Amino acid sequence: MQNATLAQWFEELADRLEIQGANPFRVRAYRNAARTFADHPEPLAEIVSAGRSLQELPGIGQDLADKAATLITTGSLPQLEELRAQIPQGVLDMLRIPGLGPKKAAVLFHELAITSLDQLRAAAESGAVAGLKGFGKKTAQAILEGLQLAAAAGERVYLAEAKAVSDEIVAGLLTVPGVYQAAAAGSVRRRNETIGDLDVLATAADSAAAMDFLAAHALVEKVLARGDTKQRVRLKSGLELDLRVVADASYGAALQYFTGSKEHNILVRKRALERGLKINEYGVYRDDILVAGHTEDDVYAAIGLPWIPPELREGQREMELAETGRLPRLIELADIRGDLHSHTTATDGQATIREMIAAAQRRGLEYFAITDHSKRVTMANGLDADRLRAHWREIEQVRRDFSGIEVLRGIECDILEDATLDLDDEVLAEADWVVAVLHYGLKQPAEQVTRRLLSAIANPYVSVIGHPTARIVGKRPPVAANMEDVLKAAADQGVMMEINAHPSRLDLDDVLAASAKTLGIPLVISTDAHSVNGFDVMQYGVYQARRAGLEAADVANTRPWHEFRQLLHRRRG
DNA sequence: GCCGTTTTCGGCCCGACTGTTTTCAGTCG
Repeated sequence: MQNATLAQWFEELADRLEIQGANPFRVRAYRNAARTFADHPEPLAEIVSAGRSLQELPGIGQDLADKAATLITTGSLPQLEELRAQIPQGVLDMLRIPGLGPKKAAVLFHELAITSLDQLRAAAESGAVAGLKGFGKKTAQAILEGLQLAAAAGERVYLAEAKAVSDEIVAGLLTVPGVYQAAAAGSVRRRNETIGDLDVLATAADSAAAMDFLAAHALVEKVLARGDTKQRVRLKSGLELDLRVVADASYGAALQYFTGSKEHNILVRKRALERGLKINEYGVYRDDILVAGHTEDDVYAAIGLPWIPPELREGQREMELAETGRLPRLIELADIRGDLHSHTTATDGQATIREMIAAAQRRGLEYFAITDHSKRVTMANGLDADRLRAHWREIEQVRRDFSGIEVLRGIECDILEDATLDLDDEVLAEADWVVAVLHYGLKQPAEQVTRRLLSAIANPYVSVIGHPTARIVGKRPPVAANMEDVLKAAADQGVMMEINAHPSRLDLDDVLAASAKTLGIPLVISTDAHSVNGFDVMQYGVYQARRAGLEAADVANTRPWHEFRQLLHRRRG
């Protein structure tokens, strides 16, 4: 069983317990457990089968460890079955409607016996909802609107899309007279893979001007709520955005607070309490006297910590790392010197060899690999041995016209369903750089798909495994492979692992990339560019690497060409 | 349900906004 599956069950337990009116701190223990399980790099099933206790994980006590073990070994849990019998799925569905939480959902279920969203709509239209205690006409109206939006609501967008929108609004706010500072916060600033809503912070003498600007913005459809310091709007794209406006002296405290994550903030504030301090979005206080808050540096310094990069603020290990002075110096876009995964018109790319090399050079890359598809990918006009060799000859020809950039003759070679490679070793041996990838047979059982990856890693000509789990963020799950075995093999064989920078891939993800780092596997961040603009996405690969806690030294393509070349030769012997 | 350099019991981060309320509960982040 995947850790993610176990995490989902614990989320479900938490949702159902909450509707049942359980102690909120008990519910939080279940939610914390879900996060801990989802983010744990080692397969929990293996821990259990090895006879170890899950109590070794933070926030997991005897009770939750037993429940998790039962779920892992039997696939069910009496408590969960009981909760499922008591609370229909339709009641859980209500939680997705903005404004409906566990308390109101429980009232609708118990007072009106509503067990589906269709029944909820009918009850809202008939006036039954508005007549309930604690409800009213506006609530009923909000429910009807929420049902309308149900399809779009809860849908997350890729970071790249969310960041573009939030950057545009921030830039606009900075032109408003009276606005001092503005910045994106929330999950956009933490560079999460997907974004549920946008958070923007501004400082101003008077919040009204900033809020008026946002209300009138071309991207905004509707103002959902507005107070003195906080405004919530729905964008035409369906995304919602929170704008928070505070005094300039509170900028650091507000940015810290508004960046989150919630779990990180809980740890920060708990630490403040232990030191007799109180932190809120306006500042750090001792006995109601403001002692810090102008910058984020000040806020962290007040609780005895160095500034923590937003990408690490997930309430996991960052506090411990900060406390012991072991925070990584995270990789930056400027550290990248090479790009090792790209396509041309020879297969499904949109630019010629010459155009791609020129574009790579304009980006300041020192080295660059052209890795068109192998023949199995017929849709993309994949290359067989003859066409590939002709393609490489053309690359040799064209690259003579460029200086100051090394161009590698590469191939993105499919790992076939039967665990063989799509091209013979004889051909692969002639390549400068071989990216081995899974494109087909992604639903194979764990055993077979693991065997495929292991056999590719064992091939002496394979340089790197590209987008190793083949997942598409939010659309296609990762392959079922035992990634722990795969990473161990890669470490043994000196095969690199890719972080594919495309916003829909970002694979390896942060958890697996962190495991790879621990094992000493060199990572490669590549764009998979299919056009001259395809290089733009490198930034997102770097963000993912930062979330994994990677430093420049952990990423092979930050090295100068002469060092990178040595890495290649080491593999080839 | 978890946890402990004041605690094995009694805490558990903190505040804004809305709607339905005569002082606050629920939701959200």
